[in-house]
Amino acid sequence: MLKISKLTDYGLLAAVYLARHNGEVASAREIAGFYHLPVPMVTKVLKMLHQSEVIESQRGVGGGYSFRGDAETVTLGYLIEALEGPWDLVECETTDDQGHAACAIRVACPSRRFMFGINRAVKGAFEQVTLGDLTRGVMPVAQIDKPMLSMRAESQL
Amino acid sequence: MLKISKLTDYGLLAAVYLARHNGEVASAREIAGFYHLPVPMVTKVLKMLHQSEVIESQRGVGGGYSFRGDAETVTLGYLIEALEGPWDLVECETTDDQGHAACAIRVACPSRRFMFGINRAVKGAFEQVTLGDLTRGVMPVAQIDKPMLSMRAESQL
DNA sequence: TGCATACCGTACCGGAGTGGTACTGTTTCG
DNA sequence: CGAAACAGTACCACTCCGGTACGGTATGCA
Repeated sequence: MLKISKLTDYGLLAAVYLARHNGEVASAREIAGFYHLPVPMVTKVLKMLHQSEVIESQRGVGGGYSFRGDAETVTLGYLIEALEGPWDLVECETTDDQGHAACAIRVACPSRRFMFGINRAVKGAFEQVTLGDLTRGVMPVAQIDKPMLSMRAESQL
Repeated sequence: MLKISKLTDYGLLAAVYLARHNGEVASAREIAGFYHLPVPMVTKVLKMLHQSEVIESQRGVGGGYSFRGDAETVTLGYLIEALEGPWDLVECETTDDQGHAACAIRVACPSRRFMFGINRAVKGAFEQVTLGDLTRGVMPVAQIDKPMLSMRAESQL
């Protein structure tokens, strides 16, 4: 199942809504109503976005959530990470809480090299789209630089 | 859960193995042994790849699967489509067997525009990597062309 | 000082998909 | 005929997703 969860989907929608109404306070009910989504779902993702310090929360009567800042500095990658949690396209690179690799044959695994590349390609694509792009309704088109082969993959990301 | 299934993972490995031994016949047992994977799993993905006409099968004693052809003409996107089935990053664009959209509020949905863009970006990235790249262990890096905004999204893919 | 509003946290449940196993054909070669 | 290997199907434990429910806490207002 290669797709983002609905929760993440809702989260992106909510982020776009708040970014479009920059500075204004909107309740979960208002956002849920606008997109015709269940309110409890929207409150969940709004809480997540708040915990990741993407948006601000204001409790009590007249409260709600608000986005303040520059939408261009928030990447899609960061949003997905906040909503989906740490993720990898393949388990090769995933580590548990002790930092141990999830894949037992990791070191000897013949696939790790190109899997790593794919993983990084997708993550890289997400890093190049900002919340501002989403707000404006940009249609990005991915392109891949092939020349970078056999580079030392272990170094970053 | 933004990741490819293990079955797809295995399938890519098997495809790479066969592409590296271009023309040679290899049994499921042999491939499974090489990657230390359960044999029944490998047979499953090999069958799928055969049904998608990526590889050839040969039954009976001494039989197995083989890849014959140009690895550069087989895209990663095609492989994933063969292994994962038709997929979309978001349900916006998914349709059932009658061709009806899975998303009820599709037409009025404010998110469809940029979701479509993300969807296409990821698929586009996969289309630009070939089986040959995987075989050589290429590490592709994705890049997104932003200028192409607000283009008519409905037209293709 | 209540009370309504709205965020916060947690727990729970049905359904779907994943990962894996088992078993029974069917084809081919020696 | 029998072993090797593909083909097809059924099954199951497990996890996660999508959604609901409920109680708690903070805030503003009458």
